[in-house]
Amino acid sequence: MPAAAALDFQGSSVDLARALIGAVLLVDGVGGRIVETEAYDAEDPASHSHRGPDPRNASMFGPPGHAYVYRSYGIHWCLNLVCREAGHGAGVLVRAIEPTHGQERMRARRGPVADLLLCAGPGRVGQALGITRAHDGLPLDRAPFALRSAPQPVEVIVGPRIGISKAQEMPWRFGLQGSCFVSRRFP
DNA sequence: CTTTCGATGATCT
DNA sequence: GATCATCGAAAGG
Repeated sequence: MPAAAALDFQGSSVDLARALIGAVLLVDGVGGRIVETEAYDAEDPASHSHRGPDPRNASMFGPPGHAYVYRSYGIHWCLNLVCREAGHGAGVLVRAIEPTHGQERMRARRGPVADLLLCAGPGRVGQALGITRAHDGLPLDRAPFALRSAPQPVEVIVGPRIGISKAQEMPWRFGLQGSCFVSRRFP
């Protein structure tokens, strides 16, 4: 009887991205089950950490198990969970969550959208969970964050990442098999 | 169903 | 000036 995978922030971002599927993430009591992630590793030209530390990505080179928050297209806040990979900054983008906690607050933040779209996409996750620059660099094991690994083993599916122009072919997008809360179907 | 495009600001060349 | 780990609305098949 295998135990659910523990979350290892010292290992590779690909392993962490896979292990995070099914984990429960809350921010100030709002959130749910992670159903979609993408890995961004040290050697990855699509990763913000690829060119080394700078003011924006500093959190990716800080302690593992902390948050890296960045502004996307000038509009959205996107949340990454930082890990360390061969001493280099790496992280996992949280792309979609199945809402289980604080749905009223999510709806208030997201406006009049279908419940299936509350957290279906990295920008939507950021908005629904109230993520801002203030969360950048905060530890994930203390308030306002709460993170616990998947309570039971889950079936994970894999596909190419979304919305990038470099290393498009890398199969580093992970999803919960059969979930209708993912941002897009898997091939 | 698909593709296109504007919003909006930090970062890169 | 161009690009970008996006979203939502609009237009086209």
